[in-house]
Amino acid sequence: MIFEKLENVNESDLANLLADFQQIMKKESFSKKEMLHKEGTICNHLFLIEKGIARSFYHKDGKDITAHFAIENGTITAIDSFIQRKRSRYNIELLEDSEIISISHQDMHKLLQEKPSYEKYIRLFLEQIYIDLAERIEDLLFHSAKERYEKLVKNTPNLLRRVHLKHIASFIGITQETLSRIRTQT
Amino acid sequence: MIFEKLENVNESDLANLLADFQQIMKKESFSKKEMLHKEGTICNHLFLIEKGIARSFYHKDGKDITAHFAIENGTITAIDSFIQRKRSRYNIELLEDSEIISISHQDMHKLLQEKPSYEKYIRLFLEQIYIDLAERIEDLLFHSAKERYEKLVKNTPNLLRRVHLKHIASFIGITQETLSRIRTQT
DNA sequence: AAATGCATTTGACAATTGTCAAATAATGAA
DNA sequence: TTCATTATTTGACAATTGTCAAATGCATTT
Repeated sequence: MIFEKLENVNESDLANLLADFQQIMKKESFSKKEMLHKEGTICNHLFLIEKGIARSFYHKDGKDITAHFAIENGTITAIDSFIQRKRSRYNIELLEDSEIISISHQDMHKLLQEKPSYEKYIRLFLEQIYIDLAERIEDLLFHSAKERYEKLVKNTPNLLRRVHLKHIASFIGITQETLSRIRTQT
Repeated sequence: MIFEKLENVNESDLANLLADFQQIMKKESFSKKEMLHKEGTICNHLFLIEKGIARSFYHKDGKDITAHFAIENGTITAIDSFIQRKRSRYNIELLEDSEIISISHQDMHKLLQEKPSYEKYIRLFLEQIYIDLAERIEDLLFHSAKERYEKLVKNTPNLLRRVHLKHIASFIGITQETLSRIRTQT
C-alpha cells in the first residue's frame, strides 16, 4: 500500500510500522461524486484508495483542472495543504463508489512524535512522490500532447477506461478537443 | 542554508543538527565551467552553493536542457540519482567561479542512522522541494511562455542577469528564439 | 585593435494546440 | 423506451510556439 514500494528496509521495523499505522487508519465507504476534500479548507487527511478512483482538481480561469488521479493502492491528498497546514486550492472527488482508508494529519504526527524512527518511511514516501513529480515535469517539457497521451495509454490503460476524457485532457495539459483529435488520428 | 526555511522546530535540536551537519560538510572552491557531477554516474553529493551559480542539465534529442538553477544559499544535486542510487541523466556545472559545500550521501546516511531524529529535517526539506516542484508543474500547465518568463523576471531578477538566455529558455521549456521574441515585445 | 568564437536576434514559414460553435453519441433517470 | 443531460467529436479559424538559416552583437584572446 502506502509503503509498498520501499526497498532496503528493516523487516521487523516495517512490520511494526504497518501495525501502528493500522491503528490510525479509518476505513469508510463513499459513493461516486462524493468529495473527500473541498478547496478553501485545510486538508487534514491522507487518503488511500482501497477500491475506486479519486481525482484532485482545482479551478483555473473557471476551468476544472485535474491535478492527480489515484486508483486502487494509490494515495491522494491536497498535499501542499496537508504539509503546510494552509488552505487548499484543491478539491478531491470520487469518480466511482469507493472504499477509502484515511489517516489524519494529527494522528500521523502524533505517531511520528512517539516513534521518530518512522520518520524514515515518510521520507522514503516523499522521495518516491518527488521523483514521480520530476518525471511529470520532464514529460510536460519534452513530450508533445500526443506522446503524453500515448504514454498514459501504455502505463495506465486501466485508468483511461474508467475516467472521462475531459479529466484526462486537463491532466496532461491540453484541451478536450485536442485530446479528441489525437485519439481519432493514429 | 539548507534548513533555513524550517518553522516550528525544536531550537536546540536544530542547533545540534546544524553542528553535526557542519562535521560532514566540505567546502571547496571551483572555477566556472567545472562539473560537479557528470551524467552516467551515480551522484553521491548534495551541494550547497555558498557563492556562485550552478545548473543541472541533461540532453534531450541532442539538445541541452536546464532542469534547475541554484544560486547563493540554494541546493543542487542530481536528485533522482542521489535518492535512488542509480546512474544519472543529469550533469551539474558551474556558471561562475563558486564556493561549494558538499555533503556526501554516505556521510549523510551514516549521520541519519546514528541520529534518526534528524530524519524529520530531511523530511521537511523534501516537503519543501516537493511543493516547489508542484508549483513548477502548474506553471508549465497554465501559464504561457511569456508569463513564465515574466514570473522569472519578477521572482529571480538576479538569476536572469547572471545566466545565458539559452539556459533560461530551456529551463522554462521554450526555444531560445521564442524567448528572444518575448523579450523584445513588451 | 583585429580576429575568433559564442550569444542573441531576426526573418520566413511550418507545426501544434487553442477557441468557439455546433453536431453526434452515450448515459442515466423517469 | 423516451427524454434530458452530459460526454465526445468535428469544423473553421486564430494564436502560440517551433524550426532552420542567416545576420548581428558581444566578449575574450592574441
